[in-house]
Amino acid sequence: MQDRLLELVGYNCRQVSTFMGAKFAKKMAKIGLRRMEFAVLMLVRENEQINQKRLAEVIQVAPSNLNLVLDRLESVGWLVRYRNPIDKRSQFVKLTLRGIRKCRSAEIAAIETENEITASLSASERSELVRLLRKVHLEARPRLEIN
Amino acid sequence: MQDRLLELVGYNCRQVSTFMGAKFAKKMAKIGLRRMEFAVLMLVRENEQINQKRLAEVIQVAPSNLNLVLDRLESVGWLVRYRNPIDKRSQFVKLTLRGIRKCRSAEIAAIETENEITASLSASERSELVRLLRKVHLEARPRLEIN
DNA sequence: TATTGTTATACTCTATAACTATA
DNA sequence: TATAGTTATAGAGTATAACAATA
Repeated sequence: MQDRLLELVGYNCRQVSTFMGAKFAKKMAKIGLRRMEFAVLMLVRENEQINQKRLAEVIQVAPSNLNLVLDRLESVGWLVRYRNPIDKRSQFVKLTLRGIRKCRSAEIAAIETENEITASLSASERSELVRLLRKVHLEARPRLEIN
Repeated sequence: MQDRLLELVGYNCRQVSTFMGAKFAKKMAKIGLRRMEFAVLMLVRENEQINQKRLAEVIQVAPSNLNLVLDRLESVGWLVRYRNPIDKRSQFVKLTLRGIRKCRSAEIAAIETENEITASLSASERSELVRLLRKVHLEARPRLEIN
C-alpha cells in the first residue's frame, strides 16, 4: 500500500505529527489557544528572561511569525514584553498571572492528548521514542543548545 | 530550557517533522514539487487503481484539499484521473510516464534527506524509531488499514 | 556594519460547508 | 438517502524581504 513511504522516518514522523496535531488543536481551541501559542506559553513560563530571538530559534518559527503570536498573547493579557535594559534592541517576555493559569490548563490538555495517543506504547517504548526523536533533532541542529 | 515540552512525544515529533520538512521542501522545490505532491505521487505509483477517497484517507488530507493537489499534478501532466467504469462516482488515478520519472527523482531526494537527518542513528535505532512511530499511528487510527 | 524586532506579503497546509452526479 | 468528488472560502503555519532602532 505505502511500503516505500513507510520506510521513511520523515513520512512517519509527519503522519504522527499531523494526526496528533489535529487532535491537540481541537483541545486547545476549547480553551482559546492555538498550538503555536501553547509552545510559546510553556517556553516563556520556564524561561523568565528569554528574548524573542532565542524563543524563535528554540521553537522553530521565523521571528516575524513569532512576533504575530506574541502580539495576540499580549493583547489578550497572557504575556507581557519589556525592554532589556542592558541591550535596548531586545525584548524579554514573561507570563502574566492569567497567562500562567492558561498555560497550566493547556499543559493538562497536552498531557491528556499525549496519553491518548501513546496508549499503545509501554513506558519504556514511550521513553525510547522520545529519546530517539531528541537524538535526531539534537544532532541535526548542533548549533542550537535546545536543552 | 524546555524540559516539560521535551517530555512530550507530540512536541518532539513536531519539532523533527518541522525541521525535516523544511529541509525536504527545499529539495523538492528544486525539482518542482511540494511535499504533499511527493506523497501523492509515491502512493499513486504503488497503487494502480486507488481512488481519491482512499488516497485522501491514507495520506491524511481532506478530499477537498487532495483534489487541488491532483488538479495541479494533472495539469502539469504527471498524473491522470479516469472514471471507475463499475462505479461512475469514483475516479482512479495513475501516473503518466513523466510522472513516474518525476516520482523517481523525488524519491532519491527524499532518501538523501532521510540519510542526512538520521545520520546520528545506528541502523537498529533508525528501524526502532520507525517501528515506534508506526505503532503509535496504527493504534491511533485503527479503522484505517494503512499497510 | 550587524543585530533585534517589526511590518508586509505570499505561499502552503488544513478545515468546513455546500454543491453535483452517481449509486 | 448515502457516497465520491468538486468548488469555495477561511484559518493556521511557514518563508522572505525590507525597514527602524539600537549596538
